[in-house]
Amino acid sequence: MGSTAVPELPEVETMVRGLRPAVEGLVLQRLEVLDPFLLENSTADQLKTRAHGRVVRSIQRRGKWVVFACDSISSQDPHAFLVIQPRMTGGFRLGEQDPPRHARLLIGVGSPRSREPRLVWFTDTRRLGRIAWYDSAQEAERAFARSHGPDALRITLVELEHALRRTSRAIKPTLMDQKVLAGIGNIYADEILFDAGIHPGRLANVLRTSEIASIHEAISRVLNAAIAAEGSSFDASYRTVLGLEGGFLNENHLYGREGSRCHRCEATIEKLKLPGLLGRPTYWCRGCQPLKPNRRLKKKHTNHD
DNA sequence: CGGTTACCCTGGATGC
DNA sequence: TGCATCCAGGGTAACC
Repeated sequence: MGSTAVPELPEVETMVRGLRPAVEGLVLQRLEVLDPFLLENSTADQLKTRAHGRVVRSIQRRGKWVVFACDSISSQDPHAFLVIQPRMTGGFRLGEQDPPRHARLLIGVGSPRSREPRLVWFTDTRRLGRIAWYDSAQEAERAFARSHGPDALRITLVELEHALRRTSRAIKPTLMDQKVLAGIGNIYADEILFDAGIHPGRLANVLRTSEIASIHEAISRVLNAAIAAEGSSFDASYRTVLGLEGGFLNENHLYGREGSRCHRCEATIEKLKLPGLLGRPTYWCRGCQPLKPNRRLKKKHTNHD
């Protein structure tokens, strides 16, 4: 079935885990911008100059961002950060000498003595990805915080409940709002709400505390299961850094399964369009995710239907 | 300000 | 077979 697969939190985490053993501790010896269109806050020359000779101390995931935390060998210079946002169709490839299709950035890393750097390619079919450079941790942090809330795997129940109480949007677009919590996109939002037994169109601010707790648990359960499976590959657009497919497709209950039988009950998976999602599809199970009226919660009166 | 929508981009699928 | 249109959706900007 030919839809797209998108790097959400589990896919980005898989990328980061794949990059770490190949890149951490090595020196940036080569940096070639193959498509300047993706550069966010620097020119190709600036990026090259700033990055060259830096040591990649660690690779981190922040929401759906891939962050190369760099240092200089002398440690005189402050830390610096190369940030890559895969967005829709971005991904990394290791161990290839020739540029893969849609290669947008080439990162060559090596030990100080090695003459042939190891090549890391960033590919991005649709060119919606972004590449940025920040000269300090504060600068990088500020850029992230401007558009992101707590990480989806770190947010506490109290934080989540607080955020949901103050919006009148449906729960699904709220879970996808990176300012509310970072890392969830269209596919995992559906899986999480299915796992929690909550209809995606329920308004965030009418959910009961027990329902928010179910969602909070489902977030970790679904995302961690997807990470363990190395993400989802619905088609060729997402691969691990070694070009392998993620295995979560086998555990997917909803995406692209419109008209098929639910894995957990007798009902049929349905597809709908929800306001605030610009026509993006939402999948849900009528049996597992009951459609309750969006009545406002009263003080003592609970809204059982 | 909160909520909603247009747009960015490419390529595969679909329609006539 | 060819050409137009639709669709996918993360994120930002502009809108009401």
